Amino acid sequence: MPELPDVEYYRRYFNATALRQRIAHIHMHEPRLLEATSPQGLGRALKGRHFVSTQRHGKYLFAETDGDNWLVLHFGMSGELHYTKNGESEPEHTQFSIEFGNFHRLDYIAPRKLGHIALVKSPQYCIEAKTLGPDALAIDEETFVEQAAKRRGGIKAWLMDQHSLAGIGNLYSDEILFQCRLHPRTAVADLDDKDLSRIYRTTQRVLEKAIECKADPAQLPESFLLPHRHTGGLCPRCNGALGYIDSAGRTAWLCPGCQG
DNA sequence: AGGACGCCCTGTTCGC
DNA sequence: TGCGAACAGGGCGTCC
Repeated sequence: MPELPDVEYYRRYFNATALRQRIAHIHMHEPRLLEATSPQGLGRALKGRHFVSTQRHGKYLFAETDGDNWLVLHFGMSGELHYTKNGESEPEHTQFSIEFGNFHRLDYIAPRKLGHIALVKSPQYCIEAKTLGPDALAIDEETFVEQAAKRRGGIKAWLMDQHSLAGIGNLYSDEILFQCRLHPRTAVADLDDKDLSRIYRTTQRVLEKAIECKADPAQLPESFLLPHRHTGGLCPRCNGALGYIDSAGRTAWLCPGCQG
């Protein structure tokens, strides 16, 4: 699931549940998810501390503690957060759990175990270490156009490249390209400034709407691609059958009629 | 550089 | 119906 809108939703969920509580214990069931630290190291950094703020960059969520470091959460292909009240059983596939002084817990759930958990001195440190590009929602139009000028390949690969633009994955790149009526393999170099301006504005609108809909494709407007992005789905614009191709190593859904 | 691939994981869906 | 193969919304390393 987790692309930028999902992670932004998790960030707000984190704020609403975990902020300002005393961290009593941590439970790490899958130490392989840790980057550059151990369960003991994580425990030393978090135990007795409080989360005081959060940030998001692309698909990464950062939670600041009052101990001069930040917890980094990345959700891979299947991660999510769940606030589990005292007495409720732990959700299936919980890999990491933060228990607070009131015995409620924030559970990190990841059936496919493809996410990562780390500690860093600052979000900026992590962004630089992973050479992430500008956040897809925070970027201004001028920088967006500058990023495009550096690219020679296809547009879907560009939108999904976290080093160029952070936050957009397979689903939302499909949505943006559908709304722009562009084929996923359109060469970025063939786009003019007017095209790029339109893509920029569509990207902002799509991401904002997705966040508003809690990143649930089923809640998106009927005019969007995502609610119809499945076998047998019809284009909400021309009513033709949607199809898919392989592009940038993923399954790219599109309307063959509307997107050339 | 960018695209194609394999791999990391495991639950679900597909096809014979 | 049953079972193995293919696939799923991410990201990294390698090769061409």
